[in-house]
Amino acid sequence: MKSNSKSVKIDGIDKKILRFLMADARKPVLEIARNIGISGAAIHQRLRKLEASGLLAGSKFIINPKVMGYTTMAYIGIYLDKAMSNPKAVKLLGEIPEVLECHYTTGNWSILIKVLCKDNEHLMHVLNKEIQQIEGVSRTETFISLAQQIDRQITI
Amino acid sequence: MKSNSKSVKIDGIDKKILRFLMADARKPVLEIARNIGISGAAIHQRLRKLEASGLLAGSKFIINPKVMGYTTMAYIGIYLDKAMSNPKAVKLLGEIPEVLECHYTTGNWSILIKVLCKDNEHLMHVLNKEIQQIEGVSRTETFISLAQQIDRQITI
DNA sequence: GATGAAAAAACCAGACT
DNA sequence: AGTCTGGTTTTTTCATC
Repeated sequence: MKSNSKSVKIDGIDKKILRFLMADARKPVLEIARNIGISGAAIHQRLRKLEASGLLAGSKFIINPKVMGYTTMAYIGIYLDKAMSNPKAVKLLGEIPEVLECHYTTGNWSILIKVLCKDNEHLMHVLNKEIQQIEGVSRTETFISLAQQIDRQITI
Repeated sequence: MKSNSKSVKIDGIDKKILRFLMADARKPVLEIARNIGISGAAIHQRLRKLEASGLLAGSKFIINPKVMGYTTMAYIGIYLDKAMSNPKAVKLLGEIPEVLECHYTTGNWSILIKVLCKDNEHLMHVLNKEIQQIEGVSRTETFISLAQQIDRQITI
């Protein structure tokens, strides 16, 4: 799976196929074929080509965290001491399962992370007993997401 | 598809099934069956149950934005005038395809969004010609993600 | 891209424990 | 309840045009 092939050519049919599969990864190829009006084999070949180009980065089942009791999402900006290297901090953050995203950002913070917790108490625990305990983390700023109102991939 | 059924019971087999499908939504049920050691029909039934419980929020093909030329990701904190309502702002932000996430957050900003652009010039355009043009947006703070080092769902 | 055939998987109904 | 065993339908996959 290559990942940096520049200028992958995508025509209108490819876009239609991808739009179907981005919405539902398990949609049968033949069903898409009937919708678009070409054969299933053609779609199959296009998918092989798109996969080889590195455009397709896999597929995922999406689970609803709320049903599992995870209702508190937050972004946390982290200030690191000069002595603390970014890769080491990322490694340690990666060991905290509540950390879903980690970005090395410009601006005030060294790192911006997204965490998902069951409730505010859980979030407090993750902040005080997990993140703040990491050596090199000097300060944090927390922004709780009261509602996630948009969540999507890029439009193709 | 219910979405708020509290206390959905998940046993070890359910977890194994979900872990397979969260990593690859198109993995054949029979293949999972062989891995776990139960019949395909049993897995099929469990998936129906999990779907009915609202835990399964669908599946998605993941495309690699880099291959499409989108290499600049950023978080933007937005300050809204008192006169601007959150829902209206969200509606207008939703019309900007580069906006992938939108959170209503506690803290300094009214809204925190994630945007994905082709390059810095594109990001500048989205900031100045799209977001800043929205009536009620008084100020923004931008944090460019130099590298996304973790990206995952909650662990089950 | 399309077609047709073989292999695999999904799906369903009834029996089992 | 939850799971299994067949049997049918559908989909995937491959070779060929």
